[in-house]
Amino acid sequence: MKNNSDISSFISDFSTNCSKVQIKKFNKGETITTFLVNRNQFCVIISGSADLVRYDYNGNRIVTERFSKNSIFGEIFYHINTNSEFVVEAKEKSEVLLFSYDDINEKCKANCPFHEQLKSFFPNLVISKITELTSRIELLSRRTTRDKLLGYFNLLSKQHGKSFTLPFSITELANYLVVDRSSMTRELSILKKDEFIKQERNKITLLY
Amino acid sequence: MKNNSDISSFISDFSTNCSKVQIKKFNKGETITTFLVNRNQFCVIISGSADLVRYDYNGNRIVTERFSKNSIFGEIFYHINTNSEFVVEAKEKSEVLLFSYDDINEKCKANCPFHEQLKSFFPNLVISKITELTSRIELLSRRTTRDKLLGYFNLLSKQHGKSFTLPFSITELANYLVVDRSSMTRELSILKKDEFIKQERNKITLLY
DNA sequence: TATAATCTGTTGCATTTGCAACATCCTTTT
DNA sequence: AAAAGGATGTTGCAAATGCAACAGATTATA
Repeated sequence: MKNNSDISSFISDFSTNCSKVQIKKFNKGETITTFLVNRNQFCVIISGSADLVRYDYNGNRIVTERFSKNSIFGEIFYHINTNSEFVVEAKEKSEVLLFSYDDINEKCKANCPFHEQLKSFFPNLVISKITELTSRIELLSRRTTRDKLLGYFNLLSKQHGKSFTLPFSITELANYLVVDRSSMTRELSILKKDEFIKQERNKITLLY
Repeated sequence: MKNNSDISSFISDFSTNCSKVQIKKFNKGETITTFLVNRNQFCVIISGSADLVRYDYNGNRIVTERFSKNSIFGEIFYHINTNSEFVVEAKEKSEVLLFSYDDINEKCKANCPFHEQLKSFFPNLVISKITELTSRIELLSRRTTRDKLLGYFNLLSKQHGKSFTLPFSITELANYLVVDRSSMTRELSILKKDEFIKQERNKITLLY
């Protein structure tokens, strides 16, 4: 039985002579792509990780989203907006599958093995993307910084137990939860004082 | 050439003797489904519309999301959380396709016409869902109520021009943007006073 | 190793938002 | 047509958050 949730398992299988697809390697810090025009671009991380970065009017770098193995991203998922600029940057040495999405069922030629394989992986990739986005909306829908933090910690503790390391730095976490960094740190201090959590940098232990 | 973005166009085509699928009709106000346990439920609206509703601790009814023709929803997209209760309610007479999702490629029997058809619609349905969720996150990421409102109005004006009717009531819009209703009305009043918009109930005209 | 740059935590203060209460308007029901 | 229930708009006030500035810790770079 084939595992259809890890795309890296089949990358070596198919010949890369599909005309619509590229597999590229990136070093840390390199730009994987930008969201500027509509090329129906669709990307999947095969190995490594990347950040979706925006630069605000002051030139501050803001990490909006983080992608890791099997994450999908691309212009195709965005309503491109001229007054916002998105850049996807490799966070480490990474391998990325890039292709132009028209219809997953539309093949470049009669028997392209890439398209066959992608068709089998596509459903799981998109469904976990939707689940992820839904969770994020659920978090952003909370009124207070405290509720956002505890909600996010709960999600992580389901995966990793009471003690875990955040996938973000404190600064990045504030961006992810869309709250002011210093206010968030203030709230973390209160949670520590009230013995709800232990925290040091991005290491968290839940005490409840 | 087949249009793969409107699922209602093929509903009459296939025989409904697929063991995994149901097509149900609902009257206004009826409960289509709840998100309580994990049955991998996946739903598509064929006609009509529905609200994703939550009831807070005071029993207040809060519309969190709105689904219309070709919208997908279901437990499968949620990390079910015991302290939150979701109900999907028909907003009008509606037809809904419900099935248990295992793998879109897994057929109930050798040549089930439903699975063949669904496979062809699935990609467009999920991609527009992702785009929608991404836009919502983009809105919720804005710091001020004013920016959320203007951001949302911009999205709508791309589709409908400078004058449009919101798909929500004012109360529902506040829930959608996750702001306090009275604060939002206050902000709308300021936008009107400053002649950025005209507004009466859920009819908006942008003046810029 | 020294220096620079970035990240983290703290605090005071201004602004925004949420909450509550109320009046008015609109819609639905009887 | 009257009454009831719900939605909308307004406002005062309290609470939460953003902003700014700074000090100390950590990491990256020369």
